[in-house]
Amino acid sequence: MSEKYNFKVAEKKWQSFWESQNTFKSEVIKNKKKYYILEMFPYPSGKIHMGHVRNYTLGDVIARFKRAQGYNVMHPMGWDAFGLPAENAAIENETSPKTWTYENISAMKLQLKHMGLSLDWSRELSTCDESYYHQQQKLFLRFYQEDLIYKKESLVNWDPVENTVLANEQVIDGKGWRSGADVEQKKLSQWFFRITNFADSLLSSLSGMEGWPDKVKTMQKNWIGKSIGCEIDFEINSANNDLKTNKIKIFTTRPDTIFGATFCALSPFHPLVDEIIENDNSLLEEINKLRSQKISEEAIAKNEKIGIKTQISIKHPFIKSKLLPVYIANFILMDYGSGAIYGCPAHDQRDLDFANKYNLDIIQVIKPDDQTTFDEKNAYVGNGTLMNSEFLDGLSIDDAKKEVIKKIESTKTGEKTINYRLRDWGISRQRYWGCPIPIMYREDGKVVTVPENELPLKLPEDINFSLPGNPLDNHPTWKYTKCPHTGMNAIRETDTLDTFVDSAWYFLRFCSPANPNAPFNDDEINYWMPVDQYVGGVEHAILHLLYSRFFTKALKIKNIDEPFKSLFTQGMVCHNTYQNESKAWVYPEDLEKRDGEFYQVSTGEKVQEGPIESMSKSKKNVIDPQSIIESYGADSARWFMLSDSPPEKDINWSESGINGAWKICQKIWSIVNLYKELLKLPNENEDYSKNGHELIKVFHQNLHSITNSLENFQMNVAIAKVFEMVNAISKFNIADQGDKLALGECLRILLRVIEPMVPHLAEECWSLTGGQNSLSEQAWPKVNEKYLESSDVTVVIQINGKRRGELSVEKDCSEKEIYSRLTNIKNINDALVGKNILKSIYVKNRILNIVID
RNA sequence: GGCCUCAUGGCGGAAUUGGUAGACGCAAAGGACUUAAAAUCCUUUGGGAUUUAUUCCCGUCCCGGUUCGAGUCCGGGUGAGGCCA
Repeated sequence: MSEKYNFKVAEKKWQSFWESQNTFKSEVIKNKKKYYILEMFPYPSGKIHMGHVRNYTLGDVIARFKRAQGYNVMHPMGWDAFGLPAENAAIENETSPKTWTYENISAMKLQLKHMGLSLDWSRELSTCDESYYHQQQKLFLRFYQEDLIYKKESLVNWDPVENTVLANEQVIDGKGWRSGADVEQKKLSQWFFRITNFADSLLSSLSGMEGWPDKVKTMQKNWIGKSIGCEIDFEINSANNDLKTNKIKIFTTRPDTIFGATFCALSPFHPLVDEIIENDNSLLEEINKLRSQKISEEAIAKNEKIGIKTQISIKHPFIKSKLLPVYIANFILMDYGSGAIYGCPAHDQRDLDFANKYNLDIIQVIKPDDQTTFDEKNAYVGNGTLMNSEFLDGLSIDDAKKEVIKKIESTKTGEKTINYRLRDWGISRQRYWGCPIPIMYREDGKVVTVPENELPLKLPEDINFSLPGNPLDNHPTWKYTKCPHTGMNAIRETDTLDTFVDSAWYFLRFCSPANPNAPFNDDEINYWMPVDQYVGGVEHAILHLLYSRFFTKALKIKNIDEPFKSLFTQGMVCHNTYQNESKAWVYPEDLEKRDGEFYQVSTGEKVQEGPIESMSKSKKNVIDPQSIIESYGADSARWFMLSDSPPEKDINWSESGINGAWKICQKIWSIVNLYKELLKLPNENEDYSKNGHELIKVFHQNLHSITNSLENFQMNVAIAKVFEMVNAISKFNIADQGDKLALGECLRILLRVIEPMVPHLAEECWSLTGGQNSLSEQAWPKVNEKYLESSDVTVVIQINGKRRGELSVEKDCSEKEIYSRLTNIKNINDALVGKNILKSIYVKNRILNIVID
């Protein structure tokens, strides 16, 4: 009889079949509808982890599902291959970063192939390929020419462990995102992309991106941080000082509160502060103290608010007799707004705290709309009507803002301004293993670009990691060159590009990965782009996704403004954590359970089970996908990843979960084995028996549900419906030919719908029953509407909104007809006796609610 | 501190978007097969009451509201998580 399903043989067989047949190779087919599905490409660490398994399984289900629906699917894969770990490995193992990276790539590629993913490997690329970074250098030159790249000296986040500069996004809680070291401030000359030129476009496009999760859109919106306000010039009171400057430009987002202003605060880095020091040396020490404090937004929020009172004061623009004292304060950022604010303590908590500390006036200018009370400890920041504000009295906040802006613009003492929190993107990294920047510095001080025909500017391979710092900087010859135009001596830029640059356009390169002449072909881009579905981790919600959007906009490709039509962010894979008696983390595979207690096999120590956390190497709560695939098969691993939890939520890896997946695979196999002859039965006339008809109905209802669930990324629901299909077959008894015809048809549906989830098993079953070629070439079954509708429906009877019974009636049965049958239901009859029917609500084919007194 | 999510059995989670709450899976219990175990199959499984039924009461974090009807909508609260600070 039916032997066990041998996944080892079957999975290998189908993987090589797909490869030899080029089943998943994609090309432009002009008159066929395309579908570009992309998962975030991995960093080639050498080993896939469960997060990859989940990410790529989800993407693969969509890829296979869309292929079945008749789309021309492109599903490529590549490697985010530049980056620091290769350098660390090079130092540790004395290999070159290049060798290490390419070895990792081939190891990981093999593992991905063992998952049975429907990938088009002919489009494979690595960002460290010369052919890739060659094109990236061209893009750099293009952006440079278009003035989207510039160099400036700036304070940067310096990671003292990694010896590199970090972007703001790479600083988490004041620590380096990878090293966890306290980040320091350091002044360096850096290259920047003018991403802020696109701030408004990046923000406004968000509203039209319906395929993106609101969560991610909100995060990007907050990150860009657009605020509309105005700059107002405040005249400096000339008495008591002899400054050259005669006014201070302040920035505010609440011009409506101008009459509540009681002080002015300057950033310690404001140019006027230098002038003040020149005039009055006594404040120098205190100011330097403020200047030495951390200036990140985070530090500013956490630190105690400190101000230094200066001798100067400024005149209120509308009340000339009123003077505001000027403070130098540690909570004002120089690079946001103008580096100076006025404080309105009544309506800003930070200003109120400051005013209380330094005994400054508090003037209420907003009368709350509701009864909200506020006091000296709590500023009122809600809606309201203006008061104590002369010509603004009685206006709403919005109207008052407009009125103030109008007034200051008419008197030329200020203007409306728009501010963004988004900063330009610093792309210089003091690293070897990255894309070289095609720039040189000539001995006469001029900056010269490497001519396009001299690209690629290759990374040298004879490098020395034994010296501290960047090997490119230490290289004896690489960095010395001649200006191609003048022949003058020049020194190359030894910084390389942030790896986020590499991943900001790889989805474009996938459309024409082999083109040696240009980053991409317009024709192919116009066919494939945008990516229809992008799948990846939510941890890239800001950095990678924002940069990719910026690149796409900056490249100004015809008809393509946004790169990713739909985005799906999957949850993490979690597992219990375990610690032994010495509080060391223990791998789950090193555990043994005796009498309900855990023991560590290798040491014999007793182990404490800890909370469920996302799998991480540091806590050792990881399960190696490779060993799971070897002992349960890729299909079981894929099934488990899809079942249980909705894809956007975290999933807990469990032994019983993977076991359950294994069991259902075996069950499907044995059912197909049992009935394989039936699958060969033709099905032209649908001569089903009565029971067969019922089975067919169940299948079409579930097919309908599976199709919708897959469209909506509810893989867990689709899996549940497959279970229902399998259960229905298990319970089905064959009595006659009509039963056999129905069962055969149902099995065909079953195999087709499980192919995206467990492709090897589905293919193996398909071939077992005489199917030709690949099941993946078969169309998705059509839902037959006539099976979705029953001639009989169950109508629920409610009395006063509570369920009291149900009635099986013909479809579209009238309310009158239902009433006539109610007498058959005893407890409803009883409930109605002697009562008046006040109202009756009938929803056809669903529910009848009788309201009685 | 601000913004945003979320809250359903022992557990993961369903619920056609306002119309039978708990689909499906896991776990558990009982039974069949077996010398035995594994595997497989069958049954039960939100809580409670009784007259064991086409029965009743309670039940989707808490309080209130809208509605004939609320897990779903609105207001307030509590708790958990995420992002920003």
